Amino acid sequence: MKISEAAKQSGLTNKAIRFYESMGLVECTRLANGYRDYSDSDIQTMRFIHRARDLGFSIEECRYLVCLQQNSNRASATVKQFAQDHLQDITQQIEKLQEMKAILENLISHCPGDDNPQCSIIDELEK
Amino acid sequence: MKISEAAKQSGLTNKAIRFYESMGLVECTRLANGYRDYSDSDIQTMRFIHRARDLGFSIEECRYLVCLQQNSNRASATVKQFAQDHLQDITQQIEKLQEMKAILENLISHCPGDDNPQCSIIDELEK
DNA sequence: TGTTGACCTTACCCAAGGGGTAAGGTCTAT
DNA sequence: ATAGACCTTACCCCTTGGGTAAGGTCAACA
Repeated sequence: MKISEAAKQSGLTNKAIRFYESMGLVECTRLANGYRDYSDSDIQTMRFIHRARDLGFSIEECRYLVCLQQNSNRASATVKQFAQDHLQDITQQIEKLQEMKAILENLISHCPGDDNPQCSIIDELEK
Repeated sequence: MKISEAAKQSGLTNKAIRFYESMGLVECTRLANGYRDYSDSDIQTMRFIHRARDLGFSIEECRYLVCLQQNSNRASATVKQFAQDHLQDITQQIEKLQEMKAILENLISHCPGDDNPQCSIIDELEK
């Protein structure tokens, strides 16, 4: 099938598919006219990558996951550890954002929010 | 003072200072030999930007905040609203990450984590 | 037969926020 | 005089595609 149909079935955009190809994550054959041609198995890989991306895995991490997926000699412990490392990463991102959030909320709560220029948010950033 | 001293006092890197200058956020005069020369007031602006960046404001948002800071006719309500919009943005990012986290934790909890290839994480991504 | 529209192709510019490095100018101290 | 520490501009790199341009291909319809 051609790229737009592949995009529809995998949930990726045409652009993303071409990009993943350029990154070496996805392959395809070509028709006589040069158009990309995808098999059902190619779609499976694209769906796999799509889901992994939705869970926040980077392109490089997706590359490794596809590798694990296709390796029938893998140990599930390897996959589990990889996922745990990623989970820790996500957790740290959340913590960092929550720190920002707490500070912002504090600043906002002290700002009068009226027509006067005096503003504790600006004051605090100036310190 | 020259750029390295300005970096030390503001907490920014030399590179970041030059970058912010190219973005029009920071200005400076030049010495006879072409070296950048910063005043205490310039440092204040840099510190202001540094703090705003730490709270997750983008370069463009920092530009606006600097603008508000320097506008003595501002209404604190304007600043407050701007901060609240940013807060909402942060909140959404946190929610998105927490969704990812929940799914990941679920996948991880169902993975045996042994020497066998069977892995519910891979299985789930393949669906 | 011609043309219109929907596909497809490659290729380039853009985003944020700098890091790294090169090639070279300047200043100070020894 | 020269070494070392500073400064300058300028270029390429990262990530993950989005947007758009210029052009090739194909099927349908008049």
